[in-house]
Amino acid sequence: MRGKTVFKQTFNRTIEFLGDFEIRSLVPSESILTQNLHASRTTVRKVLAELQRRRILGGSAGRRTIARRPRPTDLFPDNETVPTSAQVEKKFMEWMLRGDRKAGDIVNGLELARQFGVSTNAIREYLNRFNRFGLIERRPNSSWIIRGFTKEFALELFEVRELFDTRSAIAFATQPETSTAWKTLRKLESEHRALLRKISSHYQDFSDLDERFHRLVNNASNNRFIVDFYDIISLIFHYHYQWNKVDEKQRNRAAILEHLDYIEALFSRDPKRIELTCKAHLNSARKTLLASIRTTTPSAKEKRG
Amino acid sequence: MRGKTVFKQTFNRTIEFLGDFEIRSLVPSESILTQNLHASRTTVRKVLAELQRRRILGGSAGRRTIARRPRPTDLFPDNETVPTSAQVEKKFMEWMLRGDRKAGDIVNGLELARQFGVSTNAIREYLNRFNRFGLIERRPNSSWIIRGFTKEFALELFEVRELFDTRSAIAFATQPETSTAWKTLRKLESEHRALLRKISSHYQDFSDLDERFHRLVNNASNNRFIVDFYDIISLIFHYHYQWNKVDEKQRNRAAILEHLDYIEALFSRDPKRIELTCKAHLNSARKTLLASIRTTTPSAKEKRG
DNA sequence: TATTTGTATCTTTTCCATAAAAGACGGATA
DNA sequence: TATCCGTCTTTTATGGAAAAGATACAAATA
Repeated sequence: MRGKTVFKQTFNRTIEFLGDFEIRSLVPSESILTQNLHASRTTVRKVLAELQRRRILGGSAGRRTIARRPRPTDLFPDNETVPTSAQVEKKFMEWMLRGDRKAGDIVNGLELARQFGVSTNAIREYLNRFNRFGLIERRPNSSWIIRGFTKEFALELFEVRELFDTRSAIAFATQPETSTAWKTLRKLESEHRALLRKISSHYQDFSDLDERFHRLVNNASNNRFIVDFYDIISLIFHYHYQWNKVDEKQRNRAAILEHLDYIEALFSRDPKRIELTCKAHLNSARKTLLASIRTTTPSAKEKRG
Repeated sequence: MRGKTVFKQTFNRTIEFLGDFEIRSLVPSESILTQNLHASRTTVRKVLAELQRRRILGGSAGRRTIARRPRPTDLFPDNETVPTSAQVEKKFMEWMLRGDRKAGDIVNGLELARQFGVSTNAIREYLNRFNRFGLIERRPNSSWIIRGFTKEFALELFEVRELFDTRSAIAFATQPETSTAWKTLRKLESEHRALLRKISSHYQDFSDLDERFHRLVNNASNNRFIVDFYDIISLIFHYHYQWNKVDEKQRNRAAILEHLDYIEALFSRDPKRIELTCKAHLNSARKTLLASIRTTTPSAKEKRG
């Protein structure tokens, strides 16, 4: 049976949403709430019922009002709002990247299920989706096999990334002046400058900015395969860098400067310059990733069928 | 519970395999059979037991002999040897490409399950895997939505294909003289010439040759993302062309000639020439695909969240 | 010692059941 | 007329179960 993570998450979001309202003020209609909370009306109604039960809301039906300000303890704890599938991703990536898995190792779905406290179905589904990331390989009627987070993986990843990013960047430059992408780029540029000023304390904010910048450029390709490919990069960076903090501040500072060059090149619309700055940035990104992979010898199990 | 498609398929394969043996001759050991039949020993043993039960094999344990020649009726019918997952793919692709699905249409997993005679889980799993093909889109906690087999899809597909193929082709040319790929290419070349001679009656053999040729080139990239991407092209071509037979003979003839130019360019190892012939071929492939897509107006349901 | 077979255990595949969540419909309200 | 709410139906997410099949180990054979 299904968990109630959606309910709990929506409940928390509703409380946050209602934080902007005065005590005694009228609660918006169910359909308005539905739109704002990204959940179905069914769920919204359950949340409202619960809020009334807890006397956070008063009145009924068309005349619901805010009765009291919710306490922090009214919120459901964060870990109860994460759907199983998301939990599996987190745990699996940790298992995969931190656990020092070697090429040829076998993924035992049953054991993972026990270890993660989820059903085998959840693991199975995740592995199927994770397959596209190129880190595991399926043997039908048998287990999955790990291909390994290796130097080769990183190189292959970046080979494609370079193809896609340069193409997207060129496409970006040919967008009409009126496109909102240019405005967004301006905004990102100033965010970069702002972050540069407070880099010593806020350097961790870079990864979010990095993703937003590259996604913006990639979107200009108007190509679903290019856009989707960034999911792989994003996932790898998200999890892998979480556990490789050496020189992070220094690296991020350098990356911001590269981004600024790159952005300037985009504004210049000069294809040559764009390609140059883009490649320069990707080269150091690749170097960073490679440096964080300790070269491993393939495990003994690496005999394949 | 699990079906016994593996058993039945292995059973049929065993009969075929034993066809090479004389009556009364000794059957190879279980482990030898296991290797030749691509199944586990457990399955092989079950098959042997069944063959004995049917008096096709005689003797026992280490001294099994062939007792009689199997009859065609001993074989399990083909449709019983196809695992559910493969059936779903076939049926889904037919539903998708022939059913004239429009962008914005909703995929109802439950209905598909009923229609295909499989469980909802089977559909769910397939959709998850099919996701990477870029034809559907997931809305969490809700249904999948069809993005449509549209002109845009074909263009995006070919944009990436062109990037990947040209890069692979250049990589192909830089392989050492000793690489077996060159030998395989020679063989493919003569297969092309052979097919060209008997084109009027055997033109349908081209699609297999086409796939083998492009896979060979793509493999030279040594990049799992590039290699995997060909799965998408392959699937689309496999299913879509099955139902678009207009001018097939003429088209295939032209494609063979393009391939031969392309192959010659590869042997020349001249990057410029390779790129030219590769692009020329892809251009007509794209044209063919586009011509087979009738431009559809998006359905009324195409409002997105 | 290296294969082969018998046996026992573990893993994957598949379907089913069910609660949660989404969606559809009609009457009420404003 | 348009939005709102109550009710009912449909669909999805997730765990569970069981058989099919894969793998591991031991005894036997050669």
